[in-house]
Amino acid sequence: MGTTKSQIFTAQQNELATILKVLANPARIAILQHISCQKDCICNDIVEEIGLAQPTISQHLKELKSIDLIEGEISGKRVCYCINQKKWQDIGALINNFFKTTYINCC
Amino acid sequence: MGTTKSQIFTAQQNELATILKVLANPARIAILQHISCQKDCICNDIVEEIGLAQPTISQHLKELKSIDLIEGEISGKRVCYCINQKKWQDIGALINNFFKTTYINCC
DNA sequence: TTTATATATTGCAATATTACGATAATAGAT
DNA sequence: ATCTATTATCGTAATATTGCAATATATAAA
Repeated sequence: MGTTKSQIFTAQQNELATILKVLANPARIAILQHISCQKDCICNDIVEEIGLAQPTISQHLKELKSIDLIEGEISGKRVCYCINQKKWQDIGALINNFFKTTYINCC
Repeated sequence: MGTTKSQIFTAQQNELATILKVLANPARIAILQHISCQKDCICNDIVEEIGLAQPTISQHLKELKSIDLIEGEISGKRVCYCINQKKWQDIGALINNFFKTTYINCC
């Protein structure tokens, strides 16, 4: 117990849940919003902006990277993070489609 | 620790995260999809359809109700669940707006 | 080479989530 | 009133998530 029973659901249901789980955290939402409005999206800036410890931010960035929502480009001793725009649009469309199709089928 | 530091985020960020957290589970996604394509959305039907124990389904329904995404109408000894269409649209628009505005701000 | 700076990883504590058996609550059927 | 069916709640076990201190890694600067 404690684990989600993924086996009994479809690949689509599991995939959507995984993506939503990554998004379902205010720190990660704040990180995405901050990255999106910065020219230079340096990790350390994020730490100062958000107000969580550096290891915590690093972990959140890792989770966002796990679904390819952001990309980190190494420049010297720094890492510049930015949003993967194609993936961003794909995920937006996937979620939007879920809302539209589920709504259409309503009784 | 273990708790999200909600205090350091905006009300909007926390609200969006809360909504996404409710959606971020394959069982709840499956429940919503099942409810949306049924005329009679009886709790017991959901239990049989999804394949999780009745208390587990009941708990998931409670979480979906916590953000008013579904409503339960008592009819005799049964409860007929259906999607709150206004809330469904509102939440869909909220998430869509997050994707659109964040994308617009991209560097 | 040593030092300072930036980021990632590890390990751990606290809390949250998922799932279910047992049981309570409620309403219809006998 | 008793039995049965349906749903909700309680209690608990297992696992996941959040957050951070300590530490490792890597690059630039002195």
